[in-house]
Amino acid sequence: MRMSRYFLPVLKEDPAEAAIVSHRLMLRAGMIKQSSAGIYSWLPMGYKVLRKIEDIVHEEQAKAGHMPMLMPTIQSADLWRESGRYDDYGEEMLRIKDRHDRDMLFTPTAEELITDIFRSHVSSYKDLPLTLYQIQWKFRDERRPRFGVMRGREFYMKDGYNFDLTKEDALHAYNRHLVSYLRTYERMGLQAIPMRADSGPIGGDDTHEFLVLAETGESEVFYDSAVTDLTFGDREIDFDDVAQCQSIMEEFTTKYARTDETHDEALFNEVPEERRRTARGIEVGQIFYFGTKYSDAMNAKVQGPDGKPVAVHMGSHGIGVSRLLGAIIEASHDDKGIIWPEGVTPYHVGIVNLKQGDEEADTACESLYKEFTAAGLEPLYDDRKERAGGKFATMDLIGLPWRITVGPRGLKNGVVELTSRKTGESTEMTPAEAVARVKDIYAGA
RNA sequence: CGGGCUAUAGCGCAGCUUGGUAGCGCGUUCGUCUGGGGGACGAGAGGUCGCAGGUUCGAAUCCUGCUAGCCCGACCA
Repeated sequence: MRMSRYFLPVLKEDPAEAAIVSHRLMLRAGMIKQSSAGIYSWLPMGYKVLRKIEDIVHEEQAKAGHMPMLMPTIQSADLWRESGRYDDYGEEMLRIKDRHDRDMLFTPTAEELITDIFRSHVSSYKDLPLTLYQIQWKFRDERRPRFGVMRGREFYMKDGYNFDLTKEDALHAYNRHLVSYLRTYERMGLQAIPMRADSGPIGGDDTHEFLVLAETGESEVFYDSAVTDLTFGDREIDFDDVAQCQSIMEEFTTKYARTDETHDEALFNEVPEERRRTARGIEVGQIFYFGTKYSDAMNAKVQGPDGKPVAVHMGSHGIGVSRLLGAIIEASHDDKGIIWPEGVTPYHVGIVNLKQGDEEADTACESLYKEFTAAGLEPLYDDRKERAGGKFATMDLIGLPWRITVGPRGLKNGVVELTSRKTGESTEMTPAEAVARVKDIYAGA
């Protein structure tokens, strides 16, 4: 992408409406524009990152054997009456009427609809296990939306649902999700710690929330510092291997890590004092096992091996895709702007031409641009007729992890500069070396 | 939903107390000079002062009502 052609309305000053850093930076970096309270338009730069995050979620879901699909945002109230949640959900559910005066709603989650689809088409235990998911817009009419996309009313969420014959099978599905989520967040450059949580209106006994530690987090969290030493890494996973998923689940959930909802002071005090931590966290996902709550209420049964009907065991799992943008920025920024982790960066590398119009500089930039594109990477080339300072400030603000600076001074010696956004370190090298270096960095990611 | 605050140009703000027909910085357009961390000079464009009503010869300014947004608390991907 050439910046001269890009729609990137960056702001030099902080908008008054934004109180926390991720919101401020998303507005300043031209990623989002508020449309009304808790509802945002996603401008090209924001949309680009949103899709990157979405892609990672899809890829990791596919690895775990889960099937993507898409359900409508507007649903009939009837199904929700069947589960009893039409009354339980309260003011957070946006209720609307169609022209025939029928009660409709904007989906806050989709257990009812997926259960209805399931019961219409699945009747044998032989079709189990089954896990379906979607990434779709949700609406919850929050009393007080705030913090930009971190707590919007409209938000983009991955929501998945598993159907299993027995509790044991459903708990494997639970573990499988926990494992796949660990890798999903890690790929985004985040450490998201699974913490024992409270189930809320979805119901059920077993549930973990994934929290990213950040000062601006809405939840208070208590944990054993040993959990932050755990990393998922590149390990090979067989998602059908019950024992493997179980052991990874135990590895990541045995040490004390709870939100204030489930915090147990006595248990916490068993953690060695030097490892006890109290912090704040941003919830970026949650997994549930809720047994037959919905299958009983909505008569979702399959025939078991003995020919008798059995209510299926279910669980649901969510990742707050749009919230993740805020969470990642909260966890990765400095006073100049965003610092995107390589896994989610909107563009892989920025090219700054210090003297637009200088024949040599222009040619060098064009050739870098072509080489990156040919290598399957996406460069963002600042080809505007701006001064160096302005170009650097913009690059720092939007936070691409790597920047190549091209100017007449360096080209005289045959070199350009490769700069890390994170460390600020610059290294001079030939353009060919810079291309190889950047290709190398992303080949590993 | 309780408490507090705000609404004037794309963004950040002043003007309101004491009514006289709107201003500053940034951004933006054009020109000249500049050119390795938001440069200088000159010339422009851009506003039904959130909406509705009232007081007044006259309202951004005073009064009433409404709407929207933000912050703090109780609730949530």
